[in-house]
Amino acid sequence: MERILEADDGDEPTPRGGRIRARNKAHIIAAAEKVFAERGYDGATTAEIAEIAGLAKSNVHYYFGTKEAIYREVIAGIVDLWLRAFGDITANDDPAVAIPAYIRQKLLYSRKRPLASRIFATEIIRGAPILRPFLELELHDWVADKARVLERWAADGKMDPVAPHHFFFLIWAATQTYADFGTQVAAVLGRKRLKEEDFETAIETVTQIVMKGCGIRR
Amino acid sequence: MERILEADDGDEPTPRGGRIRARNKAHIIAAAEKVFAERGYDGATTAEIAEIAGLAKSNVHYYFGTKEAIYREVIAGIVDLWLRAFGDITANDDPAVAIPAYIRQKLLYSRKRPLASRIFATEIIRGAPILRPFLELELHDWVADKARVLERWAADGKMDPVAPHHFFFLIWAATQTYADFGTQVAAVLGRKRLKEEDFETAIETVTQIVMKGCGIRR
DNA sequence: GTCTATACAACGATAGAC
DNA sequence: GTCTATCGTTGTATAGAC
Repeated sequence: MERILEADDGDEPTPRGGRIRARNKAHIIAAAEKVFAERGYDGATTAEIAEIAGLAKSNVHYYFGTKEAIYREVIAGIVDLWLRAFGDITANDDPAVAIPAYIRQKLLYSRKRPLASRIFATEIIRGAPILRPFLELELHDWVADKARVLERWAADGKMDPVAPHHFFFLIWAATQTYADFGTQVAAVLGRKRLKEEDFETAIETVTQIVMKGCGIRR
Repeated sequence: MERILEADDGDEPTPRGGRIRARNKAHIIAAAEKVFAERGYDGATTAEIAEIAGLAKSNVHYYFGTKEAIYREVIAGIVDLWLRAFGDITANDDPAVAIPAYIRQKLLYSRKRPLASRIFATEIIRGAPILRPFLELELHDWVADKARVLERWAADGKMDPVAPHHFFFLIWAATQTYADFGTQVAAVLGRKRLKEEDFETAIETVTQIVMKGCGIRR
């Protein structure tokens, strides 16, 4: 994973410690997450990142070299989130427990880390130039594995037979929309910003429709 | 609608006919749809739009003035698509017919006009600076109206009581993901590009889960 | 090791040529 | 009416100062 996502560090000997360095890099990454989420990769500028981070523009280039290097580091952090949200769904689990837990976890990430979700979204929309290897390898294999779990559950009568890949596409879409399209959701609900209770209603609604829709008895 | 979306034309007297004009503007809009979809608003350049349109960069500015004017025209066309995909869902309709038709129509747009869907997505992700009035007025009211339809259906025992707004968020997300996240879907399915049959499976799966999940008997 | 002055390419936009 | 030469600004990145 890291091999795929991180830019080639070449032969950098020491990981370069230093308190100032660590703090500045952290500020830059945090600022970059904001800017990349709002402007996309091409639209983001190192000047805006630097301003939010409270540094001079050239200073940002000192720590990261290129804009792409910043982006890759942000993306790497986001993939970590994804992998963690995957949880561990196995054939031994009860779908009546595992699926609601998965939906809840994904939706809570939409609440806690909407910027990360939006950067992931724009990366996919622009054709996933950075994330393509992740999608074709790790994610492809993960879904292939979980597809077997769903087929097992269906064979055991624990759920209806459902096209397993599309089952996950639906859950991902229905949960991430509360981060990526949060603006639209809020506008339609007549709110300025989404509240805690909106996410609770979302969890309930998505869980209810998916569970009953797939014939999983709770 | 048009009042909201179109830039203020001021007091332009004649709509300026001309075959060359019409053809060039059409080329520019088509090219812009591609570039905005891939790069986002900020990342798109008039140079790239011009190159794809087969015109000089300055020529693009001659016809549209500003980059934002091009964007607004592209967005206006996309909103038309949305409004058309809405169809007319009324309390008199049978949900067993109206809902599957709506899902199918939304998914077919993802197949036919993926670029439009992606531009809509990035516009929302960046905070909907252009589309905000549309979201807060037309779309808000449309959903409020359809919410009453769903409550009517539930009261008549034609479907389960479901949080109506979130019902639409789920359908929008689950159908648009095949355009916006087409790259991810294809990668996970192990395909280079999505085929006709992938969309058919998607329609079946989404329809099946939503219908049964909401207790609508077909 | 940290930060800034500066280079130079590409940006959106327009004044003026055809 | 249509198109192009050119402008001022801002983009990423680096060479060199602290």
